[in-house]
Amino acid sequence: MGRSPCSEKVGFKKGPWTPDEDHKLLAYIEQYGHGSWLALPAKAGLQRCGKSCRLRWTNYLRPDIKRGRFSLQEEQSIIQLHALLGNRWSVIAAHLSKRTDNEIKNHWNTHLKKRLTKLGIDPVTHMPKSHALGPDQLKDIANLNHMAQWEGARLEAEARLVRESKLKGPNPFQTQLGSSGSAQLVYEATITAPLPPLPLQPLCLDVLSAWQGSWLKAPKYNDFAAHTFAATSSSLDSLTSVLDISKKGEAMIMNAGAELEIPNDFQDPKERMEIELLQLQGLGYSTDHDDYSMATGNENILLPNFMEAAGLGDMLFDSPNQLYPSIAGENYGMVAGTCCGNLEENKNYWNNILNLVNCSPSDSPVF
DNA sequence: AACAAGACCAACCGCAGGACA
DNA sequence: CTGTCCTGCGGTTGGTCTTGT
Repeated sequence: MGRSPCSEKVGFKKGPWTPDEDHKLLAYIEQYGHGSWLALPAKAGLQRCGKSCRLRWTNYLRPDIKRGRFSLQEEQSIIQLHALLGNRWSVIAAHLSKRTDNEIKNHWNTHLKKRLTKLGIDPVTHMPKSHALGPDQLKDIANLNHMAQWEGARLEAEARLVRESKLKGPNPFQTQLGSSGSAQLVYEATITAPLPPLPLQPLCLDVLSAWQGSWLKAPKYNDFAAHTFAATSSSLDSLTSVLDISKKGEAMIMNAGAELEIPNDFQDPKERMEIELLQLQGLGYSTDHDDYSMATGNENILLPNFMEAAGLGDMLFDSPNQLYPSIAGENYGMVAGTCCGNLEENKNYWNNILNLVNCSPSDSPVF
């Protein structure tokens, strides 16, 4: 593994970029593309190392970058995604349209982290610091952590696919749908069959909105959760344990999606399953428990998307009516009123975090 | 007005890992 | 299979700006 010679060679300029340097870099990339970053500085007439040029381009000069203040929705998304993914800034950035990982990382470190800390919430675990948790709560948190692991892996896979699809060049979906998010890009990258019209998605929040997609009907929830958690309880810390479980889902999906077309280069079971899920969604299948049951006739199906199945998505949102008016209706209210107690507490916990954060804008003297 | 402290954020550093000869 | 090149990523630094005294 070679280290970039950038830091080892002398003669390269460091420090802030001047407008002239920006102009040179921009002009060169617009005309020739960046090609090899290491070769670029000499060709563009810059006294910078390639690494510095790449960073300047990706974090500042790229035309598809959104700058300026973070909106409330963006901040919510960052908090929620960070709870799932931790410091995986590139993955988080992939789900926040037009924001760079560096910008998100800075915003987290300078604003959001402090806000959570001042609210008595551990910004690493996203759990209340001083709150004494009972055994039941700890158990629920363990379950939620496990679900979060699963969802985190899924989000990361989606981000990877988005990156790959972007590398293939300008994306017609992107221009057609504006910033409507990574799910469409993933469809574009992975689906070979003609697609039905895609449902309208809230801007930038496709994955999060997916969590909102559906709740299990309350009576089925407990059976499903028991099945799920029994299967996962042997190794809560291992992602591979989750993936083992996912094979059941994979088999189920194969039953449901005879019309799927999976590229042959996705040999990895996990990756194949991710593609299959996305294709199912693209073909109009819902990935919620009931729809899978209908497709397969099996009531004991394990869903890969535990977060969605257990309703954790809704736990992360404080105001579904505001963000997702199309899905915030009967189901949301029904489940909110019928959830088992501890799950309801967890839901309240997440809601409280977001409420507190939302009620305390960045320029508030409180923060 | 001058200085200090804190906040902010662009840029850097170094490691990890994919691609390729 | 191995070594090198190159890019991507997360953590950190340090210069600049803002706020308080």
